[in-house]
Amino acid sequence: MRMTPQRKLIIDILKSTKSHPDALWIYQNAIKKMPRMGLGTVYRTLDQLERDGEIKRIDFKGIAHYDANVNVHPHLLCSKCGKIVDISDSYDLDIKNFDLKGFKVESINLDIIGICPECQSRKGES
Amino acid sequence: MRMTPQRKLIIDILKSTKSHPDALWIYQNAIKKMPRMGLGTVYRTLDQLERDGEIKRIDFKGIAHYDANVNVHPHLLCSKCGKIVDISDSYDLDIKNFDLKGFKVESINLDIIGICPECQSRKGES
DNA sequence: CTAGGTGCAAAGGCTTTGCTATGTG
DNA sequence: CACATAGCAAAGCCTTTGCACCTAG
Repeated sequence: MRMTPQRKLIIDILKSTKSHPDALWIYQNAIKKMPRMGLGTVYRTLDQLERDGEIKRIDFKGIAHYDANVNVHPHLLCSKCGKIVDISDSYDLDIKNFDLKGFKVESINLDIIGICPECQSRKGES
Repeated sequence: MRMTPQRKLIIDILKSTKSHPDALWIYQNAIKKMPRMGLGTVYRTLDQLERDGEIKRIDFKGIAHYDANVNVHPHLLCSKCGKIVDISDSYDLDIKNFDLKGFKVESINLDIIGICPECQSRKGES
């Protein structure tokens, strides 16, 4: 895979944030630097990066989010607003205790789903 | 929420399988018993059941899968074919060691993503 | 009667894909 | 010149939603 300016920009954007953005957010930030970039390019590039193991994909509420931190590390996910927050930068899960049933492991997601403080306090709003 | 025949059937179908099916699979099985049931009803019912904490939703590769086992238990997910397999029926993750940042926890997903034995052996196919 | 649930179909939203153009070696 | 990639827009696919009808209490 060739390292194009588009690809470099997308990686840079992803590494510069801890917000676990989706493709649209990445696209909107990318076009600030490269106004002609297409959304399809963003999707294609994110796919390739994920297949290469350079980034991690987090599926939540039907939307794909991406994370430049490929270490195993737990996330907090808000079931109301969809926000994703890191708990720590890494977590040592001892995978050797599991029966992996012949799977060749690529990555591990430890996701704690709940309601974030902000959504708890605006619970009663219409 | 009223316990309608549709709702009962969907719960029964989900409890009778370990395949972590998606809405379409549940629908296709449901219409064997109730041919006039609509796909919208399946989606609505699954949503309600999940909000009530009676079932668990697993987002993977852009598709929502459902699991009648609401215990914390790890899954193996195949990144090629999308298959979801249980590792065990329960797993005791000590959540107290985490900084939950004020989140009110609803559920926990421990997903190990990899390539299943079947997809490994058909690696080279076109 | 009246609230909530269902069936049906249309609409919605995220993602993928086909095609042409472009850039690099 | 060959080939991977980008830009653009259309298509695809899963999911949600509006509306009229129905059923239990």
